[in-house]
Amino acid sequence: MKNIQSYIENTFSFSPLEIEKILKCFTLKSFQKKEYFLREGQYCKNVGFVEKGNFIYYQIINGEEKICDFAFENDWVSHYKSLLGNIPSEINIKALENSELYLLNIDKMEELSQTLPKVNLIRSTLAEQYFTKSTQRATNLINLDAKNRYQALLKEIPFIHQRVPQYYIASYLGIKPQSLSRIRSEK
Amino acid sequence: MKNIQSYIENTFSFSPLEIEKILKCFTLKSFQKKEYFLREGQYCKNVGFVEKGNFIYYQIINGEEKICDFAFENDWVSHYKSLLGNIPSEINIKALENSELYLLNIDKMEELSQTLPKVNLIRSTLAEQYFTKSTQRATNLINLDAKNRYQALLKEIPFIHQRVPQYYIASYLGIKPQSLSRIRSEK
DNA sequence: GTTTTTCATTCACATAGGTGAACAAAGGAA
DNA sequence: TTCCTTTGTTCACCTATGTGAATGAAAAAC
Repeated sequence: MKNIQSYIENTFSFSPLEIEKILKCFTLKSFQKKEYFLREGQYCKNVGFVEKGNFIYYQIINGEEKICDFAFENDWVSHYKSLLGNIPSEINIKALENSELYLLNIDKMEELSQTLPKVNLIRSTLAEQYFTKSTQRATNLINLDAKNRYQALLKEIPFIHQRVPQYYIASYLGIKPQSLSRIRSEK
Repeated sequence: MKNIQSYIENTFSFSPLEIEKILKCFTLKSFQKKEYFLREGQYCKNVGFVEKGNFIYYQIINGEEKICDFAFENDWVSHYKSLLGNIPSEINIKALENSELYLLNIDKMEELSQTLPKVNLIRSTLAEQYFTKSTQRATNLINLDAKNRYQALLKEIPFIHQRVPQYYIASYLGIKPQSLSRIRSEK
């Protein structure tokens, strides 16, 4: 069974018929390694469900790629602010591996929630997930030192070293690659 | 005219009739200085519009009050995660001054958006505002040093020193009161 | 395969911010 | 007013993380 189907079945309580109806609105799209889901300046018109692979979110600040999020299988991919506000994206979202997304167009989502109001659940879950992630990140940055942020990340995403280069991990943690190296050698 | 009325008129394009209908769903509540809008462990059932006064959001971490947000006139007050997810709040929201909120119950909001779908605009604006604030905070914590975070905050809320004790400002910036003092004397 | 580029490690040194103490200033309560 | 509590400042010293360079390892390109 597809990840997206079991995700929707397990996360919400939709009937088989509803699930079919929902799934019909998604389209499957493959992304090559390094291909973009969204680039700075573009309008984000879709939410994507990661069926396979992974993506990073980043901004270019002072010429450096600053990683602000990761998405793996069963995560949603989208730029909330651009999607909701209908404004150009400030961030880039790029596949790190060959990946597959189930895409749902924002207009189609609106349409779908007209005929199936329960779909708003998906929408608010998405919002909540994004919001929770970003506040948690700010909280960690304030309250934990780099070593503890690293350990918290490992706990949350144990396989991250297998799938993301270390300098991206360092960037996400808000430290330099050398510092992450030092932290790892201290353990 | 009430702040809430001009806010809604200026931010969205509702007809006078719609505005009247919307405003009827809000109730005005006064808060004494130090009175709570929401305490850790409670379920957040309202969004509040700050008509007058101000509020801080904080968590207790290692026995310390860690400020994670401020709300002044024309800001919304709510704990998004608790409100949407129907889970106990992890944070406290407290009036710093004698304040007034226009409260809208979440169930009433649902009801209202049935009869007046445009109300969803308010809702998504709220979500977007919260989301934007928290990602911006994380971005600042990663990319700016304490001095620049302080200057960014002053630019965003120029009157903050008149209305919030300095040690709360330091906490929000993720530094100690002594450090903020040092930064201020360097300028 | 070989070469080139990218990524990770280590080191010596620099710097921002934390720590704890002492003190001053401001504000509330009486 | 006076006293007491809260808030802000300054200082000397400490620690975590940044910086830049050198080196090695791994991956990609040829």
